[in-house]
Amino acid sequence: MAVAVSTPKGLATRETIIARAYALAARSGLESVSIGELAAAVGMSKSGVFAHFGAREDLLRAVLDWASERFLDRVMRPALAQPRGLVRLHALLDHWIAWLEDNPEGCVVLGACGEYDGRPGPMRDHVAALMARWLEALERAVALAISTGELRADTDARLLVFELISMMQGIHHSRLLYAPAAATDMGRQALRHLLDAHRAAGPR
Amino acid sequence: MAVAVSTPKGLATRETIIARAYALAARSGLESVSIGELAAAVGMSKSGVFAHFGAREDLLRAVLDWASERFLDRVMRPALAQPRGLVRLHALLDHWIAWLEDNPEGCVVLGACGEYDGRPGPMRDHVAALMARWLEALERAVALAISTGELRADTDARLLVFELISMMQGIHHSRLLYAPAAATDMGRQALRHLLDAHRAAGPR
Amino acid sequence: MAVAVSTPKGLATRETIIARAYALAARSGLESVSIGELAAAVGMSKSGVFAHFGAREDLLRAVLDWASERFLDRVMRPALAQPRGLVRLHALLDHWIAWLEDNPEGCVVLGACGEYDGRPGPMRDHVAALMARWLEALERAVALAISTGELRADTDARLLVFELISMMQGIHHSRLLYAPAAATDMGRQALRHLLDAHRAAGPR
Amino acid sequence: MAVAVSTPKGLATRETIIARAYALAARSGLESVSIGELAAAVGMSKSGVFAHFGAREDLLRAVLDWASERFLDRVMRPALAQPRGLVRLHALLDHWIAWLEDNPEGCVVLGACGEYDGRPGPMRDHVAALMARWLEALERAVALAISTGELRADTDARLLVFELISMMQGIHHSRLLYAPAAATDMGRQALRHLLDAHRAAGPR
DNA sequence: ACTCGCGGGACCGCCCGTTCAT
DNA sequence: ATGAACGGGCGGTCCCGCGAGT
Repeated sequence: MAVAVSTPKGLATRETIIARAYALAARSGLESVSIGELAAAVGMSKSGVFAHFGAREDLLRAVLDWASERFLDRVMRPALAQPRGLVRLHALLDHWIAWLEDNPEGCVVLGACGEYDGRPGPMRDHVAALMARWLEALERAVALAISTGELRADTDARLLVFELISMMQGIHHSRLLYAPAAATDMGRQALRHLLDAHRAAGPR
Repeated sequence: MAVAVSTPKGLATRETIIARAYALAARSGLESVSIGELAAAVGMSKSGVFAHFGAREDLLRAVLDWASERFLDRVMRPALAQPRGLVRLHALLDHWIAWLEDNPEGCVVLGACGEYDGRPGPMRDHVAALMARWLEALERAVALAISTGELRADTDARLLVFELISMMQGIHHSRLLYAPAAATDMGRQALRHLLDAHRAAGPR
Repeated sequence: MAVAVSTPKGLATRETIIARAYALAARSGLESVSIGELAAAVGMSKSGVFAHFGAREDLLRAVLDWASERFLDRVMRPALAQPRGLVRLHALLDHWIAWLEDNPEGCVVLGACGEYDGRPGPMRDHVAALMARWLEALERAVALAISTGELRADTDARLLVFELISMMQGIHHSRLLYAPAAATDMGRQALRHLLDAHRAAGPR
Repeated sequence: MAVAVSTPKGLATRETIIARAYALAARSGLESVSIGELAAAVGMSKSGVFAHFGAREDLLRAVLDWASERFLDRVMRPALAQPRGLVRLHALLDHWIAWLEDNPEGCVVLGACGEYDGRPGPMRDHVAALMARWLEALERAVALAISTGELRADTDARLLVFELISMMQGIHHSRLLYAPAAATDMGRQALRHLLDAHRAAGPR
């Protein structure tokens, strides 16, 4: 019944399970993670795994949160350590691409977008909430770059964010399906084009 | 056993099944199409449905082909009827966006990209082949627009195609998850930006 | 999905399954009938058994109906062939006791009363409906015996029915728990006492 | 391992658990009491509950004993405080009916009869032993009423007990399934009929 | 002494894709 | 094109035992 999570040992096991589930989800999508297969992968019984979450969906949400936390650590936080403006915006995008390169089998959250976008329910809401945070952060970074005068004042922040995130998704898909080798390079160029197009004139 | 495909009546039934499966796939993804549910949806027995395809994967591939055929009809062919160059390129992109607007629950092929990109196998190959055709067509259109002088000669066609398709995917995701209302409008602006950036200077 | 029931063969299998389930239910109660165990008992696969009913509850209901049908055949109908009045009433009770004797492991419907009486839901409703039919039949027989003048005119039919059915339940329990050997004999005497107590005075 | 039973605190907890289990059993039967649900109901961990009994069956037996003890307190002992003979016999039956009225969800022991009567094993034996004590007490009361001359000397004590207990079971079932409102009233009348039928003629 | 967290193994009802004879 | 049947897998719940904390 109750989801067991107090002992250090329990937490460690939970972590192990989530990490393994993350790996499975990266390969074939969150929905493909079955408790039986996951249990076999971590060398536990199904019920042992199950007891840590109480429901499959809770497990999936935990994987999502775990992935998001990692993303924040590797992409968001380092970028926020940079000075406001274009530098920080570039850092954010660069780290993001590096994140995609570090996860060659795909980003679990980005993948989950595609899995749940047409399936209303708690999972979809969870994914949407995660993505909303990322988009907000991106939008803030753009706004700051406008306020520093590095991007043109007439820049449509929302549109630019849309263009940037679209490019990230394009990179993600391209790495997995069309052109694994060239995807990130093309992505970097494309992102530079987008930012250059909104670059304020001035001393270079 | 043998996949039934000879009688006109048989073909018509097959068509019905595929169309219904397409509708189901649009809602929740190809993988979510189960033979039992599909059979109930078309008012047949499971084995009746099954007999038309011999294997679930064959059914899914048929749905994919059916979707692709519709896409070619609604997007590719009308565009090819336009004069070479920017006009045709614009037509292609415009029809593509219209296609997304006509399929508010999502494009089955684009959705399948996300479902199979990490799962090597026949399905993934099939999806990749379909997308390759679309990308090729797009690339040809870009190349022609360069050769007519409407796009700059130093345009990197492959990169531009990458940017365009990324934008299409961004629109697709955005319509389903982030900003359903504004997605296509932003998409149209973003695509115009991309083409303008490569527009040859000179008289129009 | 669809519950298969058309072919003679299918019907025969269904009958086999229900009969076997009836035997299991007689031993340990309807609730104890599990699909896996039942499948093993009839030598089929779980899914094969399941397909005939679509849901476990539907199987249980079918068993209940099957039991009821047998009861009607063995108890009700033969009694209705007797002339109205005390003769028919006696026939009903005699056949009922014979029914209990023929089902030494217990009557499934009477057992189900105890299983579901405290559990509101479709199963309880079904059981209650079955029992209501039996009680009605009993009440009609009593009323006829009153109208023939064989039972006293001031007889409280409802109360007498309550006494009779209580006795039947007493026999049922007694056979299974307290005094298997003597139960039906005592039951017969008890029932005679009950009817004698309401016997109209008159020529004997 | 060892079943904890020494400390006052332990005994109190055990009591709490049993009382809660009794309540659950009254609603849906002893078999429906699961350790997990029970643990949640008393706000303990499953293993905490489990440790008090060592096995589920031991818990169930304890509940049965607890129920029996309450029955003895509320029905048997008050009746034994009455003078021997018809008065005591009536008291016994009256208190018994009051007991049923006080437990509107059903008597756990009477319910257990139905649950285990067809399932040989320790549980069935336990239930049978409990019921045997009740029947003995009833039989003794009847015998005394015969020896006082209030019941006819030719009364078949065993048969009368059978009739009385059958009526109690009829009341029990009727309250739960057929006629909750009228059951005890009809029961009281039926019991009076039974005793009257064996009443010795003569001055009162 | 008592309670807990954690984990296992068996089984549950249910649904999947598939085969085969009709 | 059907209905019957199958093997395997799903998420979930059960009772139970071990080892540790208090």
